[in-house]
Amino acid sequence: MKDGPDIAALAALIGDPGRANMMTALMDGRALSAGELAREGGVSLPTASGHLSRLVEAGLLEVERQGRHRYFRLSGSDVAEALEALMVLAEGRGRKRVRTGPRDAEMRLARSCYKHLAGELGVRMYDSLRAARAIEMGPEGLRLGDGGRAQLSALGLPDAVLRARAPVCRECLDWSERRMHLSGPLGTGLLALILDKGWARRVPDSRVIRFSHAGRTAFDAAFPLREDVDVGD
Amino acid sequence: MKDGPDIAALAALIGDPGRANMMTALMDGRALSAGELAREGGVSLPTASGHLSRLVEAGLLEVERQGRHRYFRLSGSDVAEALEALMVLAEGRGRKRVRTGPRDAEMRLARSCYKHLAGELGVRMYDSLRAARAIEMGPEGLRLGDGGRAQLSALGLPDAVLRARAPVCRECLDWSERRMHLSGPLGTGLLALILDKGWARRVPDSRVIRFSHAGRTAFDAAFPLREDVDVGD
DNA sequence: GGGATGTTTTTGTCCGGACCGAAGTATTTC
DNA sequence: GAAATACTTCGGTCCGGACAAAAACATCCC
Repeated sequence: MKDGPDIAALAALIGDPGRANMMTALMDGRALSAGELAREGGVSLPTASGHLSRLVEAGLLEVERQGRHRYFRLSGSDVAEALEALMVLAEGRGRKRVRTGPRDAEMRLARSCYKHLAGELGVRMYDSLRAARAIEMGPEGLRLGDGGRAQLSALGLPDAVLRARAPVCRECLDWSERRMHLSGPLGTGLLALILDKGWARRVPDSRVIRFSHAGRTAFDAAFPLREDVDVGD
Repeated sequence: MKDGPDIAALAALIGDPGRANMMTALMDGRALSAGELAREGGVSLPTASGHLSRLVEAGLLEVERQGRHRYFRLSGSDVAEALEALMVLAEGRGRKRVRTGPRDAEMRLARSCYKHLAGELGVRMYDSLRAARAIEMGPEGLRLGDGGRAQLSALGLPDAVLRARAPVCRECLDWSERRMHLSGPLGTGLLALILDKGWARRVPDSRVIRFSHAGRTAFDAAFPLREDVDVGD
């Protein structure tokens, strides 16, 4: 009966609301201190400290001391991906969360997903790049297309990102849209670009990416959606 | 802080060893009765019954009455996919399970994964089909290639499978190989074919697919691995 | 009908672990 | 050095939920 990896211990670890909230807060890929995570998790500092120890012990988080702070981050993108997989399932099957405030709508529009852009705008950016053939599906997965490198370079993306070894772009399933969006180094670079250009900024204590009015206009211009092109839905 | 779908309730549900074992047992896509699942989960019948009620309530399982039996199955492939995602993570991060018997080796070689073949042989079959261009990566994802339909039809695959609407093949991440293997209707059809031809059979109370000696030879002949072709690893 | 089989409900026990306050440790600042 | 900040460890409470035995319920077989 006991076949395969031990899924239960892992799921039980994620199954505590405090821990789940903390890990969700870390899904933007940044590192947070124990105190910040205690607030995110809605628990006292001692409780959070215990939780964090267990998560580090299990290899889900990594910790880095900096003076009197201890900064925690997800130990890899695979952790974020597993959390996203659970979100996809919870979104479809779970009881609807009662509290569906304005935050929720903003989350669905644009949020960070482990360093890249997710939500409606994330999916739209992906579709636009696909439609423009800036990225294409190759035999080894997603890759930069013919005009892609030039187009993205013109947009201001550092050459280092465009020339990175290993697959420069990957797909990531979006829980709110149930569609793929752009992940990988290219996705990371594009979100950084959007923030650098001032089109949008991170909302504190949240994964929400809030666009300014001008920023949204610029975004829509940079990543237009051409309905007449087969995007591969 | 409470952003996104409620991941914790879902993970807590999977986080009980009894429930996790039961759901793992259902990952071969078949339906099992409450009594069988009680054995799989290693709990008494009343306990299992309670667990199963909660899983149905949460929408993770579906139940079907047949006389005095109640048959449970995963409510969809997305449930299996989320479980696989957890397995991938647990395999990499989790404490190694102490009990690594011969079963484990068999599991890694060949097992069912929600109706299709997984493990080393599953990945090999996928690679072989890719190398032979029987299936290719298109803009809309995986699809049957030029010679694929004829080749697979000759192998004995029913035309119904080959002509099914919607994407006939999909990819599924393999927790033991950390590679993609074939999923979707085509994957389902091929596993059924392998069992029908008598190349292999299911090991009771397990996801293991055990090949006979002759069956393995036939499998290797049907899905050869040509090293000289770029498979897209 | 009556007995056998399969499943659920009820009941009560019991253990793990989540929790916080208070005290203790490490580090920086003054 | 003393005080402030960041975090961990300790101690003790408490609640949820996992569990099985027994009994109730449902269905099939004869």
